Amino acid sequence: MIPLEKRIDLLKVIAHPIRIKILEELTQGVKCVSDFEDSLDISQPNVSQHLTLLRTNGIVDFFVDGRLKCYFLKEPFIPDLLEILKKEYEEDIPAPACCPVTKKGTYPGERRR
Amino acid sequence: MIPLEKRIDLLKVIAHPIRIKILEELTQGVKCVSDFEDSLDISQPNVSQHLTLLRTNGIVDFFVDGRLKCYFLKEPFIPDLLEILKKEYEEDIPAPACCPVTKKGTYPGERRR
DNA sequence: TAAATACATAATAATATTCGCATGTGATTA
DNA sequence: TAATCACATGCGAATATTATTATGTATTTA
Repeated sequence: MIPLEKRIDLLKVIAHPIRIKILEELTQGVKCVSDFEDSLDISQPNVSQHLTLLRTNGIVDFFVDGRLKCYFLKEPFIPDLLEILKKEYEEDIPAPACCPVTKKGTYPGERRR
Repeated sequence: MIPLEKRIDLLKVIAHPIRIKILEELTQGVKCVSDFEDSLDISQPNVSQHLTLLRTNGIVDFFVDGRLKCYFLKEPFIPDLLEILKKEYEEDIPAPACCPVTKKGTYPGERRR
């Protein structure tokens, strides 16, 4: 059993526009740091910082190829997450009809709002 | 089309242990604030703050019942997210065999790490 | 109507995140 | 071997997040 806490930490790391973009690009295949520099339009140190954060959290890894570092997706949770991030939902969850038992258990049986 | 940016904002709001716990409890049914006080073991103002954050982001809503506020899940994205958060994965994504074309397109065809 | 209950808000302090800039390192090339 | 390329790291400033304490508001009860 993977502890839920660990997954929540991953979620926190992932929940950033730039890092989501990085992960989406990595689902398309391996990329090196300077590839991201081009596609993300942020500074090289910033790319490096995001990649380092993803790597230290076990989300991506890389292999070295000459002076390039080739990053790839490692964490199997990512593709599933990216998929539901883009999923369309038609409607909100319907509001409960009325008044389940809560703390007091003394609900009058009439919804007032 | 729901903008991805919006979903990422949601992700950021959700990525907190207490708020995940709140959402998990809400998948079980409606709860009022003091129910959370009992189950979460944090102060009442803190419960209120987390719930307010979830509400202002359209993730939950409530109806008023006397002096109780009955919170319920609203955002349909949540159950899917909670489900994959708890999903078990056996292995990492296999590392790519070698050397796709990146910026330089001059890969020597040999993986060095 | 005074007190109690259920919850929200404001203000603050501690901590974390994020990005910029400067600099450093290792590999390749001229 | 000096210069260049690809990338990482250190540091600092701005901003965001989080939880605590104190206080406020609306509803119900005594």
